[in-house]
Amino acid sequence: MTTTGDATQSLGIGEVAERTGLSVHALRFYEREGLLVGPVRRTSGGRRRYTSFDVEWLLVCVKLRESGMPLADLKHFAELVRHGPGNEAERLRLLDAHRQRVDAQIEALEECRSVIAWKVGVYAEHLARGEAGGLWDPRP
Amino acid sequence: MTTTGDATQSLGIGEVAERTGLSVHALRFYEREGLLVGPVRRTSGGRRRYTSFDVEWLLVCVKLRESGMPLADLKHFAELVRHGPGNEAERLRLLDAHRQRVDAQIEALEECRSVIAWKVGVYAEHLARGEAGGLWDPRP
DNA sequence: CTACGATCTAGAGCGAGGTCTAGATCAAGC
DNA sequence: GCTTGATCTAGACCTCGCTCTAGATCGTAG
Repeated sequence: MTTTGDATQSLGIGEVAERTGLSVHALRFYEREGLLVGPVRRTSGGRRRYTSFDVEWLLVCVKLRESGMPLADLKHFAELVRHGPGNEAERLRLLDAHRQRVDAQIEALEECRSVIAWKVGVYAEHLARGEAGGLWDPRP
Repeated sequence: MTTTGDATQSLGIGEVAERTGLSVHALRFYEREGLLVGPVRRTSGGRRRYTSFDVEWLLVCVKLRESGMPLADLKHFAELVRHGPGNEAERLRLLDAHRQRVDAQIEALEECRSVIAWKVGVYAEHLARGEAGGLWDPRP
């Protein structure tokens, strides 16, 4: 059984993968890309040990990625946090700009949804009455 | 001035690019990939002439893509339409499945949005009171 | 001690979705 | 006829965001 530890303050990469939903590959990749705030601690043997701070950060990263933030922006954000206090205004700007993009995205998706729902309705009705034409047919 | 025609039933690739938001490159690419329902008509000189049917289809494609439908599914849909009547049930299934995915996507985005909005709030408050700690700072 | 699985590094590879280039051709205006 | 700009084809190339491989090492269970 692998140390599926309790509150021991530090997790191995596999455990972090499990709780963030990222693959171990992705975790190493994120680290290489400078997406983490600090360098990850290592055991004497060289294995990564993630703190709960790291995990918290990664969970936010996941949400930001999931909502379409590019890795480059994530990296920028990480850099800001890494350089400590004094740049909160910029962090705020970055996040808020992203929030606005997410809002726009939701709105766009809602429009798509309604277009699709409408087409779904058209087909459903067509099928309900068993063929009636008026649908998309390449030959008019 | 290029024939920014009125109702003449057929548009050149540039005009179609303008009204669909796709690039001319993308239009040719979509065609090659079999994403259009029928073969595009050509002038005697070999230039593409899109019908209003083509444009309508492309506009739907744009919406579907915008909402994350992969090109492969789009191609499948195009094939169904291309093969004419008789498969409406499958078209319906395809669209409806996508609609469900869009719904899920919207829901996910809304959750992201609220996480982000919360963080934005934290930073805003922090800035309003001019430094108070409690924010993300790599060194505890 | 031996196994065996989890992790390590460096770097190659991949799939999606286009974008861009080169070199030729077409079409419209002067 | 000549120039200019849009379009043509085939195919190379690009970015993004991982994923996978190879070959070595760690660490725990038996």
